[in-house]
Amino acid sequence: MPEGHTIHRLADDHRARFVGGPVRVTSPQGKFADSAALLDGTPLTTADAHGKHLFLGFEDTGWVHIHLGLFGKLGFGSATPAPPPPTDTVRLRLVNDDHYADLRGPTTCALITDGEKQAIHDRLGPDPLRPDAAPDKAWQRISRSRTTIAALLMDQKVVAGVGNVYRAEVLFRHGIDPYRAGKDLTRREWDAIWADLAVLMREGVRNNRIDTVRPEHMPEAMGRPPRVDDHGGEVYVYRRANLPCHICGGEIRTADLAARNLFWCPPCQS
DNA sequence: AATGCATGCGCAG
DNA sequence: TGCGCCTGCATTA
Repeated sequence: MPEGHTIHRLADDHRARFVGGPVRVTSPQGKFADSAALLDGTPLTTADAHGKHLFLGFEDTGWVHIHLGLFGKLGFGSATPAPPPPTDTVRLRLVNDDHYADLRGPTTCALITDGEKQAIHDRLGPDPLRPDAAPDKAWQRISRSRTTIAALLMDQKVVAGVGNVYRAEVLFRHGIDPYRAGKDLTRREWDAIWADLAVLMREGVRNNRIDTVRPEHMPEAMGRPPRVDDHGGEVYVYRRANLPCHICGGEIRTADLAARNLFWCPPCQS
């Protein structure tokens, strides 16, 4: 499930498996069939990620722009001796001599031009995982906005790649009330949040999961039983509604914010 | 079998 | 602010 770290990891994974040689391209589900036929047999030259957008570069043909949305998934497997027959929900399948990749349920899977790709970069904010990122651009918007920092962090025009988990976790780690207005953040607080996102998300790419709990706060270190839940990482507040805070023991709260579930610890975050 | 829910986002009103 | 879209999984009946 996709926040920016997942997408950057997928770019890496595509590069490692497919770049440099011709790729068989099909759309078993049919919705991408025309473009798949056009791309079939073309070499993949590169893969790029910005926020939650993935771009697969096909030599002299264009880019496949993928956005997973909430439900989309990309899975890899071995193509030796042969890839398994695709199920009928596979929007896009890539195959070479060694690997296959199946895309299911994306919000977007479209063949686009260089210009269209650039337009997407232009409307996205800085991405903590991209070396060319300019955190100042985010600060310009945040420091002038009456919108809550919780909403601003989820706005891809402000910061690209942060989703509901990193949003909740980074605000907890910095002791910031999610309802505080962007303009009431200090420069120092923003700089610390940005630096922390870069570290946390890079770790997320490496491990392919989101972990945000410092070693000294891990359940084992605090004399508590290890976490039992299903989203794959060790976290302070995300999906921990009504459970005790790892640090103060108070109850983690949840609320609706812009149609998403917000989680925070009121005593720790002000 | 049916329902609900999810790490997202664009659109109408 | 609410709705629709894309899928798979866990939970409920």
